[in-house]
Amino acid sequence: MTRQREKVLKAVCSLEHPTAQETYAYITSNTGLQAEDRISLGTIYRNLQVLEEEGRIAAVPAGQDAMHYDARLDVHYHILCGKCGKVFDVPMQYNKDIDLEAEKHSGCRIESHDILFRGICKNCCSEEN
Amino acid sequence: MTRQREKVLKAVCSLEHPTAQETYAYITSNTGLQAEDRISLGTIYRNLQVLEEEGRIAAVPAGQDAMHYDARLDVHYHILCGKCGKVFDVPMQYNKDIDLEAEKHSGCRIESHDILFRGICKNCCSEEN
DNA sequence: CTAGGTGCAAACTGTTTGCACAGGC
DNA sequence: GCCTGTGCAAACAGTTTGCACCTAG
Repeated sequence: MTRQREKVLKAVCSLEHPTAQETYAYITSNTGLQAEDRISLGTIYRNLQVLEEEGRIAAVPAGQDAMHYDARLDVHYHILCGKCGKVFDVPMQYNKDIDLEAEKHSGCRIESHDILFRGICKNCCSEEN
Repeated sequence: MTRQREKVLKAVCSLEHPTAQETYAYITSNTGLQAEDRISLGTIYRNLQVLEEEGRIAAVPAGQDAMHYDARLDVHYHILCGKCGKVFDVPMQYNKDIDLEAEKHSGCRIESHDILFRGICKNCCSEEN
């Protein structure tokens, strides 16, 4: 666990489903960065990948834009706000029945599913008024 | 409706959830192509977009890879095969209750949802034996 | 000392776009 | 003849990778 890896993990925990680039921006701008604090975008990508493989963070695919990362480890669903483009948690339990039903109907071996909701998030909703 | 647009539409109908590049490959390789049959990748992208806006095809986001397109117009779900990387239909009805439940739990305005299953498709399953 | 992690820049993939030209109405 | 669509190539965003150096164990 290097200094950089630690920072990436902390950044993902501090942010709301950041992309790699947002993580990079957060690390390089937020802290008063010293010489030894330098970090490159390539390292961000590499560490996000490693942390995901280690099961310390989760990758959240959001439509066709950049990959988002999530510090919450339990499986759950997400909403992509059509206005601000951010990804938020939807506090609903993972529904295994959906997998079973899909397996029945499709003839495929189903391992899991993601649900991505589309709509307008709480913040953007209230701004509209 | 130009010659090229027609071909793009026909290609999407003939293929199983192709990406733009697969559509391009299909059109340029499959037919005995004459001089006037030339088509460029840029045109493929433009026409896929137009056809989607016109509601003649649907865009199917599949994880973080390339966008896939679908000639079926009713809303339904998809599975991304972890082995061959192709996208298939899952013949399950769109479940509006999921939207209602998510709206209750999240405080967001939910418009719709996509479900992307992950697993192994029928073909790849049978190949394993 | 050694294996792995890092910065940097170049490469790569999927997609969009500016421009001049061609073709349908 | 006008307006939209087209081919082409360049640009672009997100991501990966090759390489030499650095650093934690």
